[in-house]
Parts: sequence; structure tokens; C-alpha cells
Amino acid sequence: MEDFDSLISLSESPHSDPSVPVANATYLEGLNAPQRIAVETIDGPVLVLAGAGTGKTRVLTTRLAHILQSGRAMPGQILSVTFTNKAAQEMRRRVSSILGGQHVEGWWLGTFHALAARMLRVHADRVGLSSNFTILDSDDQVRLVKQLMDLQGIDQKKNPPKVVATKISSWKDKGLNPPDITGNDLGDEADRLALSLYRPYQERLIALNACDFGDLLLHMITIFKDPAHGDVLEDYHRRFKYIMVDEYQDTNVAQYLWLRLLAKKLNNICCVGDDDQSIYGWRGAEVDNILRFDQDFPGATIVRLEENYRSTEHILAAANGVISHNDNRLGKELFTSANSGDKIIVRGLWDGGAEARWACEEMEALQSKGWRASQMAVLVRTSFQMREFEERFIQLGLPYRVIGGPRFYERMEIRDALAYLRVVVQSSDDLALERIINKPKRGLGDSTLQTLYTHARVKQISLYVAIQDLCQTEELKPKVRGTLMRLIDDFERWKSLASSMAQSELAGLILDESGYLGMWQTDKAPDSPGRVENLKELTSSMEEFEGLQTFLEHIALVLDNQDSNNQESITLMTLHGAKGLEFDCVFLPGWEDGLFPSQRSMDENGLKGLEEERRLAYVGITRARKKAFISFVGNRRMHGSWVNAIPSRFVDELPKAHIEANSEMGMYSAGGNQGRSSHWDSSGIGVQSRLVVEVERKTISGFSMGTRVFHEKFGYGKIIHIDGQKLDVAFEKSGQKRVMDSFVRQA
DNA sequence: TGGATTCGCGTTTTT
DNA sequence: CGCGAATCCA
Repeated sequence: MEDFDSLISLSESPHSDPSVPVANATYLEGLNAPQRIAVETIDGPVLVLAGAGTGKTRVLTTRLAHILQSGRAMPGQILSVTFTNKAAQEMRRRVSSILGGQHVEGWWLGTFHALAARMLRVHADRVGLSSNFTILDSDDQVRLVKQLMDLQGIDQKKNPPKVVATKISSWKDKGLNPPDITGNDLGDEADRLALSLYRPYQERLIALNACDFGDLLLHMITIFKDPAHGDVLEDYHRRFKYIMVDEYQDTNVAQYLWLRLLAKKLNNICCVGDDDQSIYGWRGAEVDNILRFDQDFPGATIVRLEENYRSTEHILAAANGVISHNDNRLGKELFTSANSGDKIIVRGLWDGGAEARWACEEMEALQSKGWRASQMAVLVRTSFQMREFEERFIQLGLPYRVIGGPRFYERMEIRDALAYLRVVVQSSDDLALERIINKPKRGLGDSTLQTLYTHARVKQISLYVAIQDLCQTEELKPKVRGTLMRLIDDFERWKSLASSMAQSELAGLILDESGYLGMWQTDKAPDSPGRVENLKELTSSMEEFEGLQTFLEHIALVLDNQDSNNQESITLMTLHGAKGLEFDCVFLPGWEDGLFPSQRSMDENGLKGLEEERRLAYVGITRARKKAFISFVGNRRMHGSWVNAIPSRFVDELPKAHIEANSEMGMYSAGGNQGRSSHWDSSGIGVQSRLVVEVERKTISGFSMGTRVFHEKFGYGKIIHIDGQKLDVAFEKSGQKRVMDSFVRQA
């Protein structure tokens, strides 16, 4: 449990020390007029509407420093909220550096969920929890829903537990408790089913002393709204003099309500956001929050920042041109005083392989001109597009890193290991116990589990206690009973060691004695060594934490992808992952209708969906400082089969004056074409490229291993491998290995 | 219970 | 096509 007062005095101490310089006054230099206003308008609500590359986070951190410097508030009196852990870390770093290296730990600076969790630990009793509640991840949620559905005998084929869990979560994200849900929130039969499970689901969570992610905010909102607990909100009103929010366009309703309740007394809230970068609608973000700001906070100062400090003129103009096709926006026109730079290169290619080859060729060319790999990024719409790029990077030996994918703590082995620890910390954690009861295999299958659950339900006890109970009887088969008794003995032993042993040591011991580590060590699957590695990393990372409880919370809410390797490599990630980042040079492949904009997005959300996709395009283009490459292909392999593709409508929306379309191969001609299909049919990416491929096939079929070949660019070489239509060629002059499938001819 | 086989489906992703 | 989940069968 946390002690607020100690936190406050802790965070105030550096400030009260006169020898520590607080904000640097000269920091305000270099901010333009509106930014100055945003920073200096200290009291009252402020909304800073700022576009890409305008330095939003800088405004926020400068303001934070300014408030401290002017003595308007102590560090513990500012609530500073961001969206992701990465952003929170970045903000912590910046604030700390402005304030001359002060520690910002213990400040109210972090993600919505982490801050709400911190509050809820203190007030847990108000909603029937105790302060050491477990935070469940989405996996646990689904399992819980499934259990409830099993119990009620609901057909899970028609109504997958995952869908029900998602629905419940989305209600929570809207700030809705079961009684708040009215006819308007209920669409179809599936919604009504989800609602019927919502209440028992909540009861079960309370019984387990657990919260899901949505609860962290929802419980706090419930407490804040309840007059019986008026003291809680009053306390926070007294505590927080200023509230600051980054990326306001991404807030969902629950986050908005939480903020509004906290801010309504003093109205000192400052939000920063860009409605054109709202790309998380599909997970509940409400652009309306930002559009409605001045109604929610009457008298709000609204500052528009339109000067972009990141990109050159052509890039910015292209981004502006695309986003101007959206109707539902506040409207900004970014400008820059930077030079015009290079036009955006637009290129049509035959298929994904050719696209990757072309992009990599461009990257190599840039590298040879001195551009850094770490300043190049490939931003894709969906992760399956990464594969072709990865293959090509490997073939060419280009250093690259993939950002995204399953997070460390979402990996199966990590969750399993955590489940063991959870049972040790709180043996009534049924979900955790269920997860690992038969991992490694102990011969405890479905039927045994069923027996245990039935007993637990009848007696109203936890699974763990049910096992202890049943082992006293003759109900179970001797073999099963023996196994269970041994398992319980193990847990009891681990529990008794918990107080005397360092937790990282204990975790190692548990993983070892339970046979879980051994299970992966003997597993011969190719990814097993990696899993063993991850488990070792988990135990070693535990050393710095005070206790298991603290560690588990850190895992659930704070631990982020450790992307500390700022190595000299090309970044490969999704467009979503790229928000907030910038690169000198950005590649945007796969601009084909159906892929980008995504068909599903348009089907499910119509115009709204399309506009969100367009904002994604805007985000993509504006990541580039100096160079942007956009490409589309005529043939895309999607889930196994080849589909014909037509260029994205966003390609047509790029203002012609700011792009350079490649005409050499007759792929795409800027200007002249009106209908979207016209580039396709008349200027004919398909027709021309098809010829190339046919020629290749003929050419390649005449070759065999060891054949000497000549390439215009790389000189003479020898074929060292043939795979279908692709040739691996080792070139004599450079000593390089290349994969070629075009322009190869005999010497 | 658990290995083997078929089935089905296929964005984006944070906490 | 390629993977995870559901289902089948020993």
C-alpha cells in the first residue's frame, strides 16, 4: 500500500533545496509565440491543438517546468498523464533534464492506467477490493468469461468468449457499469448476452480480489461519482493543482471522465493533441473528446500550433493534401520554414517481393551516400507485410530491427512463470492456478479440472482450497490425488520461503522445482531456447524490485518493450507503432485499396473508418523529415492466394506538384489520369510487369548452379543457389551475395 | 489424457 | 498458405 504523504514530501524535497536549479529560464527561448502563450497561460483550461512535428510534448514539458519554476505548484501537485509507458518515460526524461537531473520518480507522471491503479490501491475497500488486488490481463479476462459461459451452458461457438470479453471491456472503456447500460448501448443478441454476463463477471472479479484493465479507471470513476465517497475526490482536488494530458485525441470516454472529474474543481487542465493523428478509434478513442473541449471547460484557451519543425515543404504539402480529404476535422494547415526538399517518390511495382527489392535498393543507395540506417524506417499497414522486407534485409545483410510484435510480458512462457508467482502471492488466484496446473504436463486434464471446479463452486471456495479439500477425501483417483498433493506441498513450501528469500532467487527456484524451466529446456522446438532465455531474463529483472507484489504490478502496468538497442539499423514497424517518432527517410509500402485503406476498416466503420485510415496515411507521411517513398503493387499475396490490387485512393490524393512518380517502368503516371482504375488499366503496371516476369522465367530456366552471369550494376558473378524464380548470385568484384530475379543475363 | 488430425480463418494494439 | 484451436480417436 502506498503512503501518499510520504510521496508528496519525497517529491517536494528537491524543490525545496535552493541549491538545486529548477527550470532553466532560457528554455523558453526558441519557442514561438503561440507556444509561449500555451506555456505561460498558467491558470484555466488550455487546449493546445498541434499538428505533427510541432513539438507538442515539448510544450507540455516546458509548461510543467514553468509551473514549478514559478512556484505555482510542487512536483507532487501536478498530475501529468500520457498514453503509453514509452511516452511516460520520454516525458520523465525530458522533465528531469529541464530540471537539472532531478528525480521524477514518485511524481504523478505516468499512464492513465498506472496512475489510476495507484489511486485504486489506496481506495480499494470502497469497491469491495483489498489493496493488494491482482491485475488481470486480457488473456485472463477471456478465461474468466469462458468459465462463466461454461457454467451457464452457453454455446461458445455462436458467442465466442473473446467477443463477450471485448464487449465488456468496451463498456468499461465507455465508463459504463452494468446498470448504466441502456437500450441504446445494446445492438443485437450478442450484446444482450454480454450484458447478462457483465454482472456475474464483475462479482467474480471482486471475489478473486482482481481487476481487469478497464476496472482500474472505472472503479475510480465510480468512487469519484458516489456522494458517499465524496471525500476521495475532494482529497484529489486539494492535491492536484494542475493537470496535463498528452495525446488527448486518444483518450477514451473512461479516461475522459476520470480527467474531467479530477479537473472540474480548479479547471487547471492543459491538453495537447492533434485530431488528425487520432488513429486509435478502433480501441475506443473518442475524437469527440478533443472536439468538445471548450464546451467541457468553458473559457478554455485554445492554441493552434501549425508550424512544423520536422519536415521539408514537399512532404508537408503532400501530407496536408491527403488529410484535407477528411471532412470531420478541426482543420489545420501545417506550414514550415524549412526548404522545399525532395518530392515524395511514388512507385508502382509488380508484387510485394519486387517492392521490397526496390525499397532496399533505394536504401542501399542512400546509405552509400552517407544516410544512416537508423534514420530510415519502413512503415507498413499490417504486420504480414513485414515478412517480405525481413527476408530481403536478411538476404542483403542489411541490419534491421522490428518494433512491435508480442511484448515481453505477453509471451506465453512469461505469463506462465508469472502465474506461478501469482499463486504464491495469492493462492486464491484461480485463473493463475488453472493456467499452470498442467504445465508442465502432470496428467491433470480437463476432467480433473472439472471435478475441482465443481467442488470449489459448491463449497464456495477457491480452486486452491478445493484441491486441499479433495485431497483429504477418497474422491480422486490415487494417482491424481498424489500429483495434486505434491503440487500443493510445493506451493506451500514456496510460500513459506517467500518472506526469507530474495524474490529473483525464489522465482528461479520455483521455475526449476516445478519443472517448468526443464520443460522448455528439453523441448526441441526451435523457439524453446529463446523461451529459456526469456525466463532467465525475467528472474534477473526481478532483482531491482522490493517484493513480488511490486514486481507483479510493474509487469502488468509498466514494463515496456526494452528497445534500448539504438543500433545502426533500419526500423521496420507498423504505422501505428510509428506515432510520435521521426526519421530522415520513410518508406511507405503497400498503398493499395483494401490493404491501405484497410477493407475491413471501411466495411465496419464506413466513412469514419476511411477517415481514420487517412489519418494513418497522414501520420505515415509526416514521420519523414527529408525523404518519403510511397509504393503500391499490382499483385499482393494475401493469406495464401494472389490477389490483384489497385493503387490506394490515397495515392491519387497526393498533390501532383509534390510527388515524383516513376515513369521509367510505366508504372504510374502523375497527372492526366482521372479515375482510379485508369492508372491501372491504361498506364498498366500489370501489363508491363508481367512481361518482365515472363522474361525472367525463361531466362532463369536456362541457368543452373555455377553459371556465370553478368549484371549491369554488380558486374560478373556466379549462381550459387536457385529457388524457383530467384537466383542467389555471388559477385566477384564486390564479394557480395545478392538475390537476383531480374536483369540477369549470361556473360 | 494426450497425440494426431482436421478445421477455420486471416488489421491496427495499449494497459 | 500457415497457424492456432477444436475435435477425434487410441
